[in-house]
Amino acid sequence: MITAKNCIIRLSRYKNALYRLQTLGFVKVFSDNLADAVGVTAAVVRKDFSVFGISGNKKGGYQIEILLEKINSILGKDRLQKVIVIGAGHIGSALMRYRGFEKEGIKIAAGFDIDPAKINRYNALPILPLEEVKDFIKSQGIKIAILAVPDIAAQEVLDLVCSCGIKGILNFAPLRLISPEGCIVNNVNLEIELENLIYFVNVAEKTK
Amino acid sequence: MITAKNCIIRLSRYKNALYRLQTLGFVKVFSDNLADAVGVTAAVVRKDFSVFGISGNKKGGYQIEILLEKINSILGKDRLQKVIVIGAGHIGSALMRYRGFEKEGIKIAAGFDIDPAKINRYNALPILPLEEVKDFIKSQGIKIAILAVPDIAAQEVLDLVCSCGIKGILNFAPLRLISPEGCIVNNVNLEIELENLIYFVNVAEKTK
DNA sequence: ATCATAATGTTACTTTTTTCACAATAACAA
DNA sequence: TTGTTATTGTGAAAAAAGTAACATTATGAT
Repeated sequence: MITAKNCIIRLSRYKNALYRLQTLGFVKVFSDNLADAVGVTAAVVRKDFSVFGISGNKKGGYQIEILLEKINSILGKDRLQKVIVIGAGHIGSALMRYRGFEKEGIKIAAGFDIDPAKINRYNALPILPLEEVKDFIKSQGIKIAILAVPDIAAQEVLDLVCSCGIKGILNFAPLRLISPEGCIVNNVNLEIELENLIYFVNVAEKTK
Repeated sequence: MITAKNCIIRLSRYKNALYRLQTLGFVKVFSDNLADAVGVTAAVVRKDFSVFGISGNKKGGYQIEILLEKINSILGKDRLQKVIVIGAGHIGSALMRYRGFEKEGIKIAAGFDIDPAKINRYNALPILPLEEVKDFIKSQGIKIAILAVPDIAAQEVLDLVCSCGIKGILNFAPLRLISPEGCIVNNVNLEIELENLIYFVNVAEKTK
């Protein structure tokens, strides 16, 4: 199914909102509740659902449980997703320790680094030398890698892991990487996020 | 000036690309070089520039140095931006140690946490108790805060810092926060970034 | 059984963003 | 000086995203 990136991001947000509503004891939800929860209009919610053939009831809205099942299935969350982290520096280590992923069914299977001092083979979350990444990816069937290496090394590491079968990369290095056909790169650029915020705060100050 | 968020993000990317080109010894640049570097078309580059009244030379392209000056001025990078980090957990600590910000003229002035064990008042980058955040924001004139606190505390901390004069928040908690008029929130949601990547990798697998 | 109501699902409309195309023009060569 | 070329700057066209409106229909009340 061919779909806009924004639409999928909203799907994730709906999912998160639905879990919160479920925790609060709700069983069903209306498009405008969800709209409020994620900050869009009700029409967008219904349209997004219609794109994926998700339907509700003319008066009763949507059953949260069924909705979550469908969204989770679309997002591939009906099975555990194993990822690896390359780079055990500040950001990489923080990501490896971050608990937010596992409650989303995302398991960090291992970390990798070139610095021998960072290797820790017998940890619950092992940190392995980068030379072993190929075998690991192959044997564990890993498709997704998080790249948290210095800028200068990013492209090289991307080429390496793509040649080992990685299909998707979440890149934290603040530069645009060139990926081979068949490998998707999503960027998280913290500097740019901050710059953007600074810009809009400044604009707001000036127009005040 | 009223402008789309995407346009500002591209401006940041142009800037980064320009610095790289400058390092490589280039003095001038054409719209299609920049377009390649950030992954858009040349027309977008020229249009973005025209929005901000940035002009080049028919035939000669753009002088990188002048271009950088203008972009930096638009992005507010002609002066040091001081920010604070709230939450000294895994992500917060990693951000405080991250060197990427300072080379962008962004200085983390202090970290804050409620856990007394995390306080370290005499460090180069002090970590202070959250009670002191108000005085700090006021006395240092801080406008931007990075929020790296547990989900459950995020809204409360946002309300607190906004009441102290914070105008912009970069939020790492994976939920939508409600901010008062006059305070902008940008979200960095790592789970959603990964989910998104997983979705598109799965789609690519299926359609293969 | 019938009616009123409330929410969906979809179609048509509007706005925004992107792409395309090309006139204008600065630089350089002959 | 004249002509050629390369690149900008922009206006029009196309595509995408978002909004609004409303016909449809399930639900519950009378």
